[in-house]
Amino acid sequence: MNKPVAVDPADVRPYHHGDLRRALILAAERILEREGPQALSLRAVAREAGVSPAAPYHHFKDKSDLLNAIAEAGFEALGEAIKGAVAADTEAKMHTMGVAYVKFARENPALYRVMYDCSRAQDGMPDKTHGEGGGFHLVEQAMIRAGIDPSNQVDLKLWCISAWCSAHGVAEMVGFAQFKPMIDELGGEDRFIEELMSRVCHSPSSDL
Amino acid sequence: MNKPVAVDPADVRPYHHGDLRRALILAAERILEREGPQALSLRAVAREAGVSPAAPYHHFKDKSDLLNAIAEAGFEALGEAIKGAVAADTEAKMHTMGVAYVKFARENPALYRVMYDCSRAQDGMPDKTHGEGGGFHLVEQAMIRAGIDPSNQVDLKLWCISAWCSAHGVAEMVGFAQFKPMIDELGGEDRFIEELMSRVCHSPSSDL
DNA sequence: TGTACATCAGTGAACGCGCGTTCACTGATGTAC
DNA sequence: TGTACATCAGTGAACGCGCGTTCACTGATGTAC
Repeated sequence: MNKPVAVDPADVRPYHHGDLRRALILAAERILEREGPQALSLRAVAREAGVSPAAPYHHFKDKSDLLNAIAEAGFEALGEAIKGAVAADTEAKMHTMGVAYVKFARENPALYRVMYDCSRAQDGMPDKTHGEGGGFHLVEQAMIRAGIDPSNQVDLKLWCISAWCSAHGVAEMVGFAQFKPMIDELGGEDRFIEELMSRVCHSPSSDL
Repeated sequence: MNKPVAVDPADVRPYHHGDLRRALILAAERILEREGPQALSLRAVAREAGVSPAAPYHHFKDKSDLLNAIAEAGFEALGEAIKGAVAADTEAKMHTMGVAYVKFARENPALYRVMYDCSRAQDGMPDKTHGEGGGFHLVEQAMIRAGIDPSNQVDLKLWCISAWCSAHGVAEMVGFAQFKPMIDELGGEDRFIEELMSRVCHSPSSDL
């Protein structure tokens, strides 16, 4: 596409950034991790990326456009996390995927919050989540493997949605401070998540 | 000069309000219903209650104190909704309570959001939720009725928490626009909720 | 009973703040000839 | 190859806005004597 420049990119940030769009999303993720969702203003993101408050407008229509991009990147990462967990589990059970889902949410709580808020504000999760390699697709496969009849599409989808809902609920509530005693008793949050998921993951005929 | 002889108390709001604290909470609920959570500023609440922006400070330490009061009122209403559903169901099944939970959240989406946000920001839900007549207590009873051994307190609690998480997840996701086709196919949101809850509500030994 | 006075619960103006967004601009880059 | 020029992607100052909170104040109320 373009000839490589003779300037060491690590030395000088040129006037033209190169990939400010990506840099802004990464900056946003840093802010989320460091300060939480309520600190995520467009100005803060520009600041974090070392750029003027007007610069983002060359890459995003407005603030909500930026938020959507952040959310989409989050869903992509979530999908990868689930895929990774599935790859390490020969049986590729729902339980494994659920735990991976919840752990991703727990490791990126502020990002997860933004992802969810965007989904609610719009028409749901990004299409990618439902596409061929998306998380929803993986859930469907696991459900079929667990014995749900794939010829009944509505039933299959309902099982997937209910599982996704349960995982979402666990993801959001695990961090409640009121569960601290229970977590201590169980010996850690990971164990707590396992216990919840094993009660939440099921099909009519079998464990998932 | 003029004694307030012919003053209709319904006509004129006296200088002293009477129960501004309660009025502010009600005003907040109106704003939530009408404009959503992001419109819920302290100033807006005062405005809605017909009072100066400084007035709330005589009843609440600061904004988050007001939000907490709103959330607490919400949890109380949620508890009542669940109790009402249980009263109408002789078997008092988990399923019934779950549906009542989700329907409350769907009928008061913005309030539910504030309730959840406050729970996360603090140490979880208000103590009342866990007390004698609280929602959590009702869940425990239903779980025992469904066959969970109450002598294993940890196990019982885990079942209750996982059910609560699932209900929360369904409550938050049912409104996603991407489920619209599914809802239409099923003939309405109520049916959708029923279908999800029946897949989500279970114990190891029985339906709930 | 009337009155002085402390206390309560409002008012309304003002504060500083960070926000999203716009604007005219300018430096850097790619391309046609 | 050099150059003119259009386009791209930044800058930084400015805008109006609503916010949470504070302040000195005042009207209303309750109480002691």
